[in-house]
Amino acid sequence: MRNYTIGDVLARYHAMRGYNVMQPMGWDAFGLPAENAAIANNVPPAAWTYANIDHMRTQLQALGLAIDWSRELATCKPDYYRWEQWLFTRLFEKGVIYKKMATVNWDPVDQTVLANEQVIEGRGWRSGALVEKRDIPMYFFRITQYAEELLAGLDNLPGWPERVKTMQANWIGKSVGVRLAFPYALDGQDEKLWVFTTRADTLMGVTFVAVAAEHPLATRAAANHPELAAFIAECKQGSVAEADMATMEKKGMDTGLTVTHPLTGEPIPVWVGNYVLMSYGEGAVMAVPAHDERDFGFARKYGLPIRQVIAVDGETFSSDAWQEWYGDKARGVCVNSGKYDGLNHEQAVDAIAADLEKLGLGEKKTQYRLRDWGISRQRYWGCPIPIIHCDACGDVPVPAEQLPVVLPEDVVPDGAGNPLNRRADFVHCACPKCGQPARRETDTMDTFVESSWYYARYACPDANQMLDARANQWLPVDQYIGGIEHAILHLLYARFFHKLMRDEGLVSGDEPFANLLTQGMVVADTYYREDAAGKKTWFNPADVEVRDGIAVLKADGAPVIVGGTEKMSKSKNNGVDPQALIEQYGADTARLFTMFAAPPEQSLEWSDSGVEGAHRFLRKLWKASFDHVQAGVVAAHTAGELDDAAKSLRRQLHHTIQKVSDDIERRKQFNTAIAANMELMNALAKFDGMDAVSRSVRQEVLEAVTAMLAPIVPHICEALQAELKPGVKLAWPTVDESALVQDQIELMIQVNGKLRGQIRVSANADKASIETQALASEAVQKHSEGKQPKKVVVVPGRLVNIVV
RNA sequence: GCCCAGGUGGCGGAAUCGGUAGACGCAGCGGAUUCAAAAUCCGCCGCCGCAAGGUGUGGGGGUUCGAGUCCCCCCCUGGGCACCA
Repeated sequence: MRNYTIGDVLARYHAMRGYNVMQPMGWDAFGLPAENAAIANNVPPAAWTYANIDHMRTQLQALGLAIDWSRELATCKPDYYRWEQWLFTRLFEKGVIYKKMATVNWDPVDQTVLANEQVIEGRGWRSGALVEKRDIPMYFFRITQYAEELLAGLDNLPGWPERVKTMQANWIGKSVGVRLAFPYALDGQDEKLWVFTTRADTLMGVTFVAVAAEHPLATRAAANHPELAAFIAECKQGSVAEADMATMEKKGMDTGLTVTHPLTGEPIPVWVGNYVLMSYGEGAVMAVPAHDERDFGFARKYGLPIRQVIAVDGETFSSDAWQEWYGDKARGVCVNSGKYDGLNHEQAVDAIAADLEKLGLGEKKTQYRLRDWGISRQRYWGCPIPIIHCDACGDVPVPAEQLPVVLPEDVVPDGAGNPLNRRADFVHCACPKCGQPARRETDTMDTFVESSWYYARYACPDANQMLDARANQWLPVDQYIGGIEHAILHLLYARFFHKLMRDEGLVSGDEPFANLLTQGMVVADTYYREDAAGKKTWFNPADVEVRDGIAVLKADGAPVIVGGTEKMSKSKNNGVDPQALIEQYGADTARLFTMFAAPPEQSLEWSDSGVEGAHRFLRKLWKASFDHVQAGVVAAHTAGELDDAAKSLRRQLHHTIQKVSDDIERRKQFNTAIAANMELMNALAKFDGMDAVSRSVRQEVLEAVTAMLAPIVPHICEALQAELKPGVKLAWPTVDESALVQDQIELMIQVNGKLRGQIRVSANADKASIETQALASEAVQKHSEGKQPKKVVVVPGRLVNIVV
């Protein structure tokens, strides 16, 4: 509700300013929540999803959002996802999409792949079984091919928040380093173990290398080493989530094999490490315990040698405890490194890379942390991947004329594997190439694919192709609004997809979203109960009551566990339905309250205390206008003599117009815009003149407030406008610069930085006369204790600080 | 663990470029109105203090005439970590 209201306020504001605004709405309809609901309630995800969409549409309409419903789309409809399938086949033929093995969470009891969210403390959410890592074939988008463009493109997005750009840049993670090899011989064959490092300057300090459990070298070593085989099996337990990998205890085991140091020729032991990922880079890392904190801990734990090869002036190395400077690239110089001694980081990397290159054992390389985007999901409720597997022809993309591959909607998943595999009518088909019986791919696409291009489809929802010329007329999106939780994945994928579509000739721009507003999360408390098997049932905050610090379920009065404050989600059942609020107070109060509670970018802990205040303000606005209109509508003030009170009210009015315009347009901060209008209304309430001039100023104020609040509370403002200015459309008010002029201003007086009083000076007084007036003021006389001023700081329009 | 934010009264928050900390609102307190209540209106409202004044923006240090705002260190909360979306 919050993000849609934000969008609607901006849309209405810009419409008032004369722009042609398109505000569309669509439903990101595929995905896990629908499958979870299906499992819980035994209804097909399709039926559940359509019912949900109807419910949400009703709510959005109740909020009075100015949405162009003729452009509505749902990503689970074949007329939407067929174009996604069409593009998939094009990209597959182009090689932008390819197939490789990838590691997933496997639940051995339910025989199904689990989402990271479904792995709780290393166990499957339904079965409770220990989760294993398993390698399966998946389709990947080559997003890494666009890594450099995605990174560089951030510089062309002035309308994006800095923090989002920083997060994306870090995620892409460009680093320049050296790819180098440790040669070894195995079964009489000469092989090379490749690693990537940004610290080639520490190469002489390598005391071991660590490989992933799945690394061929590990597999080979385990063949006649049962203990190692057992360790490798242990490494394959647990989830694939990076957070789990990074926080788990680092463990390793010696393989007994060695590789050769590329420069010294020394034998280097090979270890298997549970923290080394096969799918990351080369699946192997060189370890320099003296200068890498993680390697240091690992070496201490297993008694591996620690060899200092970097020194910093004035610091003493000790292998007893890690010190920050051990990893310092900026100050360190090489020691114990033979011919490289004395070189700094950059020089040493260059020299070592050059030597490795001569040996054919390494070269400088730019690497990205970003990995290719795996989009295969072993789930039913998603867009079918348009591939047919033929024994003779291999993976064959479905020809355009056979699209869409329609997902049957009458399926109820049960949590054990993808039910599509059991749908013979879906699986069996003929190979488009040779006509022989073949099998349809049953994996579906990551739902991020649907959400990567819907914004473009809004421009041409009825086009009989993916996008037509209208997309280029509208794009890029002027104002995109999304939760900060999308800062990396969704927004990076959408940027990537836009470039894919550009390279297919579908759009002409490089970037999809010109201005981005990342709305803060709406968070609420979570409550749950746990059954004997450890399964959690989550309760909605509306059904929970907190008494004397103990949370109890209203229904049965028995306690529930407080799960902390988290973003509203279906899985934690802590969403708040705005329906009740709208029913009790009306859409305008609900909108005003939501916009007044916090600035859009900030997260908001939901609570409806304060909603009364929003409602009260609207009643006051209504009453003030009604009283004024009762006494007769007049023309708004334009010119003529005003007394001080009227002058001051007009100054506040035009100051408010200035502020509110800036708040909405530039700062996108509505709570302060609302507050400024409240202040103005408070001032108007104290302004009681009933003469013709006073009434014309009152008319001017009421007209302006009505217009300024119209984007936020459109219904009441339209009704008020009809009374105040019948037959005239609401228009954004303009600032009368002459009303802002002041002859006298107040300056604060500080003595030694402490506020001691104020003086009134003429608005155009020069620094010298201000200083004289300040020194003569009572405040300074009293607080300077007769001492001579050492320094006088005059900040024009603000304050005077006297240092004694 | 890593990356990104945030932390200001009893509460939501304001302070936009280093210049009056606490705008606006909620809650509370006092008063008016009322037979009474609701609603409405007026006033008070960071903390200590009778006052003068002191003190105060997560904690510690620093820069500056002046720091909520800038710098360094630490603590806590939230978001993300590639299969929630």
